[in-house]
Amino acid sequence: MPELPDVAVFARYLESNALNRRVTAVRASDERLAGKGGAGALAERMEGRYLVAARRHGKHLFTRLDDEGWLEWHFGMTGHLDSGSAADPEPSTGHVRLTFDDGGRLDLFAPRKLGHIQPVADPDAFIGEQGLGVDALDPSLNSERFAGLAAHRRKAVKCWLIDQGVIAGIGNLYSDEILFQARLHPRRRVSDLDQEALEGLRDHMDRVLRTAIEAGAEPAALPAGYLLPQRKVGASCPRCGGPLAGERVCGRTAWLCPVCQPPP
DNA sequence: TTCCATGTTCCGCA
DNA sequence: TTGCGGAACATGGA
Repeated sequence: MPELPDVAVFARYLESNALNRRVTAVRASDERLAGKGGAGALAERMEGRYLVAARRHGKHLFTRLDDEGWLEWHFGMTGHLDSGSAADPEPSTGHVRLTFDDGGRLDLFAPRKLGHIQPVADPDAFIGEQGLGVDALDPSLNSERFAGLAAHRRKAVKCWLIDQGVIAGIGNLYSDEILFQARLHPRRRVSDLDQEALEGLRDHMDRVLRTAIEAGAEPAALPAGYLLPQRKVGASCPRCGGPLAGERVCGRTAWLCPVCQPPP
């Protein structure tokens, strides 16, 4: 479930399992997983190089190579990282395997083939070209800046939260959690939220994302009172005990408590 | 068998 | 300009 917390955990995992190891081979099971340049270009770019640093912006992970170039990683809907021995059998499909000269390996495993690793010149340039908004955990995203992003926006608050061009990192699942904690119905219009509601939304966004990272982005490890583990038919609200509802909002299923999050 | 699913991107329509 | 809905991408699970 790669949203910001998941990618933050991946970044940490990559730092522990791939930094400062020499890449000797790169193999992509599917051409599209190697981004626009294709598998050949990716392998040529990486082989013989070391990954020396990792950073994250929204749902994107960036790794710096020892020759100053960068790679951009994206995990699609189901992608994740898996480290092990170069002798491990490769998954049948949907992966990119980096092999290291010490006999280890790191797989980007994306069984639905959505996601990629691709060379980029510079993360900030990439972020600009993609039109990504400020990272949801960027320290500069204080309540003033948050209110500025919300100004004159009339779309539903859930759709606004998951718009990567406004704030980068929040997807369908964590937007549900943030809105539940903030007691806002996903269909509330951003322009209808007063200053207090916006400040509460920003605070809950920050707290939910940080809490999820601490929990290793495992829904089961989230504190009591979180919606995410209950996100299914027949579940009850962890706050009031009433039945949760699934509603179609901005083309996705939004889970919410109709009592705690009264509709507009 | 059909529908749905965490991701992004494109298109057409108001 | 902004927002929305739908389709597409690929695959697996309920």
